[in-house]
Amino acid sequence: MINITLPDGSIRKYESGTTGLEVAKSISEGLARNVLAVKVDEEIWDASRPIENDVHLRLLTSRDTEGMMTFWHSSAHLMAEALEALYPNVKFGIGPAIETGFYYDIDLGDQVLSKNDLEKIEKKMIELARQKNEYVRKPMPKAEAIAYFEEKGDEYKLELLEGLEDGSITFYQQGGFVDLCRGPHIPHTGLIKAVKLLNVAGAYWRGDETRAQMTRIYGVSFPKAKELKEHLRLLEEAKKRDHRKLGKELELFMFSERVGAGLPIWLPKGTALRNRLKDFLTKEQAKRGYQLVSTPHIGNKHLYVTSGHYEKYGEDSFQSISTPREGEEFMLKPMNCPHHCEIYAHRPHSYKELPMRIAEFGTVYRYEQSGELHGLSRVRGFTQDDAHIFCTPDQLKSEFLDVLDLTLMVFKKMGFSDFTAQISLRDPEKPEKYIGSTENWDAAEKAIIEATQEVGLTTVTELGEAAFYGPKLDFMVKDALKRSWQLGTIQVDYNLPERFDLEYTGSDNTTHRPVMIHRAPFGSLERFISVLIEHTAGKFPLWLIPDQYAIIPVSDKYVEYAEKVKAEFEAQDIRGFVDGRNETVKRKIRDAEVKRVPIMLIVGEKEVESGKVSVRLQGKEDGDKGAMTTGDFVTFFKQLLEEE
RNA sequence: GCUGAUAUAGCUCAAUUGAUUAGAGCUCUUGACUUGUAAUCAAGUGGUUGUGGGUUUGAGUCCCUCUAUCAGCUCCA
Repeated sequence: MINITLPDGSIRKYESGTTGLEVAKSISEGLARNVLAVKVDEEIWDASRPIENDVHLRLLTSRDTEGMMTFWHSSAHLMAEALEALYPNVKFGIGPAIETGFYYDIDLGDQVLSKNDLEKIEKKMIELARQKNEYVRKPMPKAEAIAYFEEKGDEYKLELLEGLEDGSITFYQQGGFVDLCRGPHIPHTGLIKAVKLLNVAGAYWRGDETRAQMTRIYGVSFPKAKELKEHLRLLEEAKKRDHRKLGKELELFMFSERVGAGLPIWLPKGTALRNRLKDFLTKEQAKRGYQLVSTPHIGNKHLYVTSGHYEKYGEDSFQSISTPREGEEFMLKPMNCPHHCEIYAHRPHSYKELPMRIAEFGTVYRYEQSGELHGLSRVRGFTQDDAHIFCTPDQLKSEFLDVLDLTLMVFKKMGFSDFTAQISLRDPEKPEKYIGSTENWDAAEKAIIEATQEVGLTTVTELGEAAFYGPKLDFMVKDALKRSWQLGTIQVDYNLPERFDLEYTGSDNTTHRPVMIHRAPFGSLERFISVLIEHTAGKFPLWLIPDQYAIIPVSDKYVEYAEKVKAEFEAQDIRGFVDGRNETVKRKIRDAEVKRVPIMLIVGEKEVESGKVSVRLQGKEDGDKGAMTTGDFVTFFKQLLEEE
């Protein structure tokens, strides 16, 4: 007999070789029907796999992330089975579960799949699912595994096998379909009740640009049709928050084919928003001892030869601008740091002046690949909220802490609580990839790790993700469709001070090399605003929003009063507009609601007589706040601002 | 950059298998209405169907080029 400990702490005795499914059955039939997989100690197993020892056991259902991951992985196998039935010559790459759903990379030769084909595959999947075929696990000797896929002619699976050790290889079979797979899987295909194949895209084999491009089919599935419907509804909702759509609707920014791809054009309302973000950060930085500088949009090519960027990115950048003078070339600046290094270098520095923090909202231009351009999130011209801190190695940690504090403050103010902080360190295997001394790297990595620990920040650490010039800390935030984007970044740099021969005189009266920190809490205004739009669905916080209120006169007789009220508010730094159109009140309210104007002020006969405004808040059930005097409104408004 | 898809009025979308004058709603303009908390009514303006070529008696519709956009991959100083 073995002891199985359940999550509630209870211990039950079973025969050795009992499966998770049998354990579930012993608790309740209903539960057994919903079990997708089991967590045995820290590993996820098939629910049908015999348990031989004393373990902690958790039954995973569709309520558990791990349960759904298993479900989706099994769905990928089901899709593969359907594909093999419909396209006998198909070859398979990999087919994993992803955060929401699954995909399979396949090679169909010259065949191209259309939307209709996807529906056909879905139908086949459901048909196969109804057969309730069990997913059967089979350990497989490597030689046999190779023989199987050689016979089948699937070179992708053969390549995957190369990387696997004999003895660790397992196959899974459901119905007539067999696949190389580590598992685990759900008990049987019948649990997959609802399937939607979402799209088809190209994907390089093993993520390598130089290798074959396969067809990737993305899909999602659920144990209940209702769940699929709900998922698709949420997806639709998310699309409504897409910043590209809202940016157009709210008249924040635009693109023009004639101006050029990836070059955003900011409209008046968007510019107002941008400037408010800039003001906010500028004030915050001033408190922290940053000095603003301003540098040109272009720089001599030699500047980038010196910085090393020309060698690394020259070919893939906007090409240099020539002048009437032979041999003279300028480049659009792809970053601000070389200019800032020149600012540092313009005169000698004493250690007493450090740290020196210089900041600039610097607009930079990078020739991003055409397929990469994406609304405001990935553009070819954008403004970084850039700053460079030049400090002594001893000051690195405290500077890092201050920048970290600033970045977290910004995120908090914007209400971004759901972000990932990633520490990128050296690849210890490849020290030759990095420049700078081992001592410096050790110190910098230690400074980053300690700083994040001191502020209690949860981080993920990636080895080998550091830039060649130093370790960094990046902040990632997800957009409406759960795509991850990097916003803020803090990077330590030993390279540029070296290349620009930056120095300071220490207390020992000898010259030393300063350390440089690049940092941008927003990252870029463009990307930051794109994420802000998607997180708020266009309902920006009051302090940021272009129009804080709309005054809605009941008829054109009250426009004059409305204008007077507006002037009064303007004097109090409350901004908005009068909707003086010859339209009904209902109509003007609807338009303001749709445009997400947070406060509507209705004025008519009653208000004119009493010197009041009737207040309605946007998008709220209890939005009607009744009439208040303009003076009371100012107080009310300032209170709302405070509460943010 | 790669794979696949898409491009019709300012916006969102129609337009049998290639066939008369490319339609609708919203926006905009004009007129009527003088409005009290999510769309008042009527009329009107608005298109070289993304670009350049081709096939055809005839192209929004079929083929090619380029540009832009969308999904994903790759990349991201």
